[in-house]
Amino acid sequence: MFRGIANVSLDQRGRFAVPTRFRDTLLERSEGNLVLTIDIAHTCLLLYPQRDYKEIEDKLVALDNTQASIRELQRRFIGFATEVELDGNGRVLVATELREYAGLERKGVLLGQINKLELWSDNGWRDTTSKWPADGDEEKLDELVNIRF
Amino acid sequence: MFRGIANVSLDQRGRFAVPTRFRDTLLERSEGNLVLTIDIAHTCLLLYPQRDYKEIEDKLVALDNTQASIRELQRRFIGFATEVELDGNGRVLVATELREYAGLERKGVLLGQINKLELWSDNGWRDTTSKWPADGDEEKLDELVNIRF
DNA sequence: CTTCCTTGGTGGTAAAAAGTGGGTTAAACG
DNA sequence: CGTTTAACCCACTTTTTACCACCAAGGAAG
Repeated sequence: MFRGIANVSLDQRGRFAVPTRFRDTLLERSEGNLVLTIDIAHTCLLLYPQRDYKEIEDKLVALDNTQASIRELQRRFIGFATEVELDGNGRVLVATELREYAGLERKGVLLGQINKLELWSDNGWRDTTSKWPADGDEEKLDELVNIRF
Repeated sequence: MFRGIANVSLDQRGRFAVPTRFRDTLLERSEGNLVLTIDIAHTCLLLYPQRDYKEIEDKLVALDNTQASIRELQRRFIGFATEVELDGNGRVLVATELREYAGLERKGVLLGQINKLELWSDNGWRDTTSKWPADGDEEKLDELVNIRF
C-alpha cells in the first residue's frame, strides 16, 4: 500500500503528476477509479482508490444522521468527494474547490498513508512539520502507544 | 543484529556507502529490501530491514487514527518511509526530503541499534552527544532501569 | 621495506524514465 | 450560441537510475 513522501507541482490547470512509485499501486488497486476528497480534520486532501473510499463512505452513511454533528461530517467528507482518474500522463486534476480548501497553488506534497494519499500545499505541510519533532514527543509517545520503534 | 558506530559520507546525489560491517547483516536479514524513514522523536533517520519495518508499521496502522495524535504519528513514520535498496556498490540513496529532515549534508554518522540503523547528520550527532553525559545522569539511570553496567 | 593485490569508497556517464507544457477537440455551462 | 472548462494527446525537457571506471587504503607476500 502507500507509504513515502514526494513533492509534486501543479500546473496552471491544477493538474499534478502522480509519482510513478504511487501510480502503479494506485492503478492496480483502483483500476483507474479514484476519489479525491477533503480531510475533515486537517487542511489537506485525500486521494483514495475508489473501493477504499467506498468502504469509508458506507460506514459514514450508516451512522445516525439525525445528529447534527454526524450530518456535518457526512456533508464535508461526501460533499467534497470527487471522482477522478489519471490522464494519459498519469496526472490528476484537482478541482478548484478542493484546491482552495487545501490552499494548493503551485507546489504540494504527497504523502503515502497506507490506504490513501494525503495531498498538502507546500505551506500547509511546512506548518505541520515545523511543529515536530517537539520536546516531550517521546514522553507523549509512551502514553499513546506501546510500540518499540 | 546491528551495533556499533561508523562515519559515512554522502555524495552529491545523497548516496552513502553502508559500511561492510553492517552490509552483510543487512543483506542477510532483508534480502535487499530496506526501508528508510524518520525517527519521530529525534532528528535522525532510521534504516530498517523491510520485515522489521513492517512489524512496526502494522502495529501503527492498527491504532485508532481518529485520534489526532495517532494520525500525526502515522503521518510521520509512514509518510516518510521510503523503500530503498543497495546499489551495485553497496550504497543507499537518501531522498532529498529525508536528508532535509535530518539536516544531512556531506557527513553523517551511522549507529547500529539492534533492529535498525540510525543515521545522523554530523551536526545533529554532535549536538546530541554534547548533551551527555550530564551530571546526575547516573542517579536518573537508577530510577529508570535496574541494570548494573 | 617495497610491491602487488584486494577491497572499499567515490564520482561520472549515458540511457531510460518520469514530468511538464501546451495545442486541439469535446463537453458543459450560462 | 458564445464562453469557459475539462479531456486527450503529442512532444519536449528534466530527472533518475543503473552501470562503469577510477582512486585510495590496507594487507599479504616476497
